Amino acid sequence: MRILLHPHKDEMTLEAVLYALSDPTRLSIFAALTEAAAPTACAAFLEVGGAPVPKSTLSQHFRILREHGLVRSERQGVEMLSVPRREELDARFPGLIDAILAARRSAKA
Amino acid sequence: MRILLHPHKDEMTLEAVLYALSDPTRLSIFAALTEAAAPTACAAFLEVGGAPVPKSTLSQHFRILREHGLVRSERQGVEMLSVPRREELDARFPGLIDAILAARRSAKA
DNA sequence: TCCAGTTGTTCGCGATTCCCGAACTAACAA
DNA sequence: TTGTTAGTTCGGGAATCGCGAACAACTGGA
Repeated sequence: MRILLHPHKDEMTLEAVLYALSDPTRLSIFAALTEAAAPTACAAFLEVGGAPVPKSTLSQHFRILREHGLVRSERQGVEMLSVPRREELDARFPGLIDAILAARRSAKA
Repeated sequence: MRILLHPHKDEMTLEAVLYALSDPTRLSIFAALTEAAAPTACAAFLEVGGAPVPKSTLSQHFRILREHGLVRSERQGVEMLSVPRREELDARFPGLIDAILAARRSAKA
């Protein structure tokens, strides 16, 4: 496995963030991560919204979330634990993540 | 030319909005439309950010913005005038558009 | 009515990206 | 070693994207 690429806070772009979250599966994953109390492994999302997600597809989704600055991932033993980069995202794009998550909650309700 | 398709306010989805604005050209166009005082023709964007945009590509971008609920377009003579659907978007996704536009402004500065 | 000019759409195709099964690597345990 | 679990990479068919070329819609003269 290659080293994990995480953009620096200043390298994040708005377009990349919007793109990363424009996929329903990735948006669900990111939302779940922000609500999780602890770093979460990929395997927790082998099923998203009742639909199964193939492992390879899931891996790609996490790579995109990671390389576009939405999550920070770290290998912990046999697992890959991910955490949303809330502070950095909020510092770079104030209010954006909150608005997206709020919009998602109201759309789901 | 076919009739123009505009989703009803309730048919807009968050993912579609994020997708539509995840392209730099479309985001620039949408931002410019929100700052424009009057409905604007496509031809105003044959150049975006200093780079030329082919007509056919531009037409596709407007179609995506339209069919995902971001703008309302209407033929006026030989032109196609477009307006951002701010009120409807704000009603459906409170604060979202503002956050995106604010993030873009701060990112540009 | 016909024609020229302008604006935007549709068609078609090469290039890129996406999805996902299969094979592989990494880490740990017995 | 062997086995198990967690993720990644590879490969190829499917879908999407970008854009030049041809087309359609409308206007204003001549």
